[in-house]
Amino acid sequence: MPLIEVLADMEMAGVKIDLSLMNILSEELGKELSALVKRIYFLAGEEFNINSPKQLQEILFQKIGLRTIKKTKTGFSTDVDVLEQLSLEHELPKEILEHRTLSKVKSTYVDALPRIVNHKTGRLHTSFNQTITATGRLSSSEPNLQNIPIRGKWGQRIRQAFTAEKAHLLLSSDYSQIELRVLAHFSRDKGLIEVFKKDGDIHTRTASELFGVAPENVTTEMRRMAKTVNFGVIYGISPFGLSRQLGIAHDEAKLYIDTYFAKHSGVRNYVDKLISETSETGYVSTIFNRKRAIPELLSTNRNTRHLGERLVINTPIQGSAADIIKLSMLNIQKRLKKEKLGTRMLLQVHDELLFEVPEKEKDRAESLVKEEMENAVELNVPLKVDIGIGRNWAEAH
DNA sequence: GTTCTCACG
DNA sequence: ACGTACGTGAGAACT
Ligand SMILES: [Mg+2]
Repeated sequence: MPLIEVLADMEMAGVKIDLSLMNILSEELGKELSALVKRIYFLAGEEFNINSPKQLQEILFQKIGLRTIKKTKTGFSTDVDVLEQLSLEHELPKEILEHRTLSKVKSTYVDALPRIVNHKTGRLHTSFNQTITATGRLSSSEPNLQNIPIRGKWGQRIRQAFTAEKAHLLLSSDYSQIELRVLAHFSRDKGLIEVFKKDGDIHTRTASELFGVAPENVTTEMRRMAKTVNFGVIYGISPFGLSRQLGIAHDEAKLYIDTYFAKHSGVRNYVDKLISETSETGYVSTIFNRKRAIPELLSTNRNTRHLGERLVINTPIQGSAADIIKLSMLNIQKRLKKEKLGTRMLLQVHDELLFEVPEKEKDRAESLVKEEMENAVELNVPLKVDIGIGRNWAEAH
């Protein structure tokens, strides 16, 4: 069965939005924003368009005289990293950051989504695109429902507005660490396989290795840094990138990376071999044989070549995770139909599926979804799926 | 139409 | 000596 049939059903089903909650959020955001605007004008000593990076640059770097941190093509960056650093020296950047967060949430989600709720269905219908990404992931557009906020107070409140139909619940199921499990599978690394077979905490385990302490003595801060290292491995890590990400010295970052690869020689060998093979073949493959050409690897430009190496590392991992969740979607849809359930698949967010479930079907749907996702494919480590159920998307997480 | 920024995995 | 984390889509400002 082609995936497009599943995607068509999902698009037609749509997801219910609580418009009155969205209205309340819009008003609250409006009030908070006007208060912020006043404080910003006072701190800047003049009125200007806060949403204009060009005007903001003049205020920060010329009028106030704060130091520039990084360049863009056309001037000096005012992105979140820059404003966070400048916050240590002046009050204004902190207020700008808050303003950015709130205006993003208001314009992109709280005000935009209600405008495109379908009049016939009363629901929001996205398009899932199959032929956009380079890795085999889906994308979602008009509206994009794969980047709905989740972090922070406003993220939670927006997800509360994604609700279930009367007498229904939302069920969210997401793969736990699927990309690192795929890496464990491809690399056959002993340490990675061991921790996933024991269902251990991968970031705590990595922290224990990097900092040379027992797992029970890993601090929150050590675990946070190890999590960044684990992400770095999936993206094709470099000392420069890791040092920037963690805000630590280049040498310290290099030490973590060297330690990681010393403890995970399986990953080291896998990555080295894959890069050299790809230099010969010109492409990488996912677990179900999706291919991506990597011409960047043969570039005469060193930066482009390094980009090629990162793509060689990342694409089979990200692409295989995409293959796996797609197969699980097909299997779930077949069973829902065959077993005549009223549960409907609504959204896919890369490692998560969202369903609308008749209240009475809750337990059956949960076990069906968990079973199909965890058994979509047999890797040399288990796949693990977490499930949450609630009246809205925030509660289901 | 391009640039910058920022939301998500 | 060089300079970046991988994959997306959308809003606002500006040209
Ligand atoms: Mg997850």
